[in-house]
Amino acid sequence: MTTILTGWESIRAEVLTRIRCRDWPPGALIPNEAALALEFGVARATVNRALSELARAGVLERRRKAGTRVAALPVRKATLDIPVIRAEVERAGRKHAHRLMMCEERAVPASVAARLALPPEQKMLFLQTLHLADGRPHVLETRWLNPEVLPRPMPDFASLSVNEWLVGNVPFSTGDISFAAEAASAEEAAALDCPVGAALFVTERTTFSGEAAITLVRLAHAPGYRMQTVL
Amino acid sequence: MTTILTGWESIRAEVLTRIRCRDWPPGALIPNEAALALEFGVARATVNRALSELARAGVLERRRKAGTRVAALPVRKATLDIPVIRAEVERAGRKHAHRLMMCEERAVPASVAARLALPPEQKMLFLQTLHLADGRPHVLETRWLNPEVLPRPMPDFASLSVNEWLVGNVPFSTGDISFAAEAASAEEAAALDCPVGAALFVTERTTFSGEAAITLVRLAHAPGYRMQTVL
DNA sequence: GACGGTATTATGTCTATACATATACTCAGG
DNA sequence: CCTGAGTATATGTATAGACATAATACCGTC
Repeated sequence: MTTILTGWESIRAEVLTRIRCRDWPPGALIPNEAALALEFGVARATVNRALSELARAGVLERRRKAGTRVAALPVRKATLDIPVIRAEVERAGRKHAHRLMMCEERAVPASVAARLALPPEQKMLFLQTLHLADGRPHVLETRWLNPEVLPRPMPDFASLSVNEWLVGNVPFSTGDISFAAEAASAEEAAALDCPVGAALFVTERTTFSGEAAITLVRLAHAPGYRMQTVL
Repeated sequence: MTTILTGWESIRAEVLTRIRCRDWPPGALIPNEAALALEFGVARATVNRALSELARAGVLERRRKAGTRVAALPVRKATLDIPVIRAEVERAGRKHAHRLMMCEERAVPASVAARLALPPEQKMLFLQTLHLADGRPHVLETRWLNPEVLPRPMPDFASLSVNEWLVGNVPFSTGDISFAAEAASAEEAAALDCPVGAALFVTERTTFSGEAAITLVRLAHAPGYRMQTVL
């Protein structure tokens, strides 16, 4: 049974099939690129593309000279989109609005300073924004902004969302993101119109421009929020 | 100032720099591959590799004939690892154990049947497993397994974790995963040794082998759990 | 047997060229 | 003005060939 294999996606599919049906069981070494290229009748570069793709997905493990083997413990990798809130809301066909609830300079708490690698008594801009979807509370955004790295003039954040201004005006290089479930504080409950202690989906992001901390933001999603992606 | 540009990673870095410093502002059309290849003195394929990477990362948007433009609203993409629980616990330097609390055949609730595209009165294997880290409750795993697609003999799930048996013995093709925050039910609270109503980080996965549903699993993490990744 | 240098080998990348494919644009005909 | 066919163009993919790089395997020396 010889299927016509043309294109790296077919190769990827065929390799995946062989893995799934235990032709090549977990941990096993598979033939090298040259051999597969010969078998499938394609160039080695094409096989390389397919196998690299599978390695990136966590299905294969590749090492120079050692060859390619099927991942023993398949650490599945899921990619999730971190959209701008406005875009996310509007893509769901709902109307987005936001309300700036607070904007002032403050000394940062120690925990925040530590995560941003800043001196303890650093002053930062503290902003709190409530995002609405169809007029109902959707996300409470709590943000610390490092004023020293920001270009002037700064806009009026009451009309332009902080995040959207940032992505358009401040270069950034790295950062990290984390997800957790937390009980709603009194303040959050009031803003999001939910009971105190309700389970909130919380994401926290830090972003840096090189060494300089730009911002730490905490998004508390109203109850019912769900983050989803395909595997 | 002409930097030596060799290798697609350098090209990617240079393009990123130009975007970050607003040489190519958000939404702007950038030169086409041929032009960039000429400018950088590399083959078009090399430029293609670099730009494709950036497109995959969500920094660029590319369309045939229309060209390549800087993403206006940069939908950041984060890739997260979905490890096997045992591996995750052990990587944190803790001791993993699991306790099978229930294993029986049951008719599935309508909601489960719907998500797995199965007939409503389908019978499935229902398993509940408590994962422990250093002897303390870590994750409560609630799983529906489609017995029709499983190879026999099935092992004793009291000693071998369901998930680890599955990844090693059942081919699978697609699936999806979702994350949410939910309040602990009485049952979950008892198992995880936390108050009823505590905020739990919950992940739900469905997996399919072609058209056939394999399993739906719900992981309720003990309070304090945090999922993290770099951007 | 332990150690260090060298050969071998599989993957990683680059190049030049060619063709495929999607799609924006143009232009003729209604 | 609108529509549909055709064309031009930027990206997507494939190819053969070459060299780079990492890491194992081997071998000779001590």
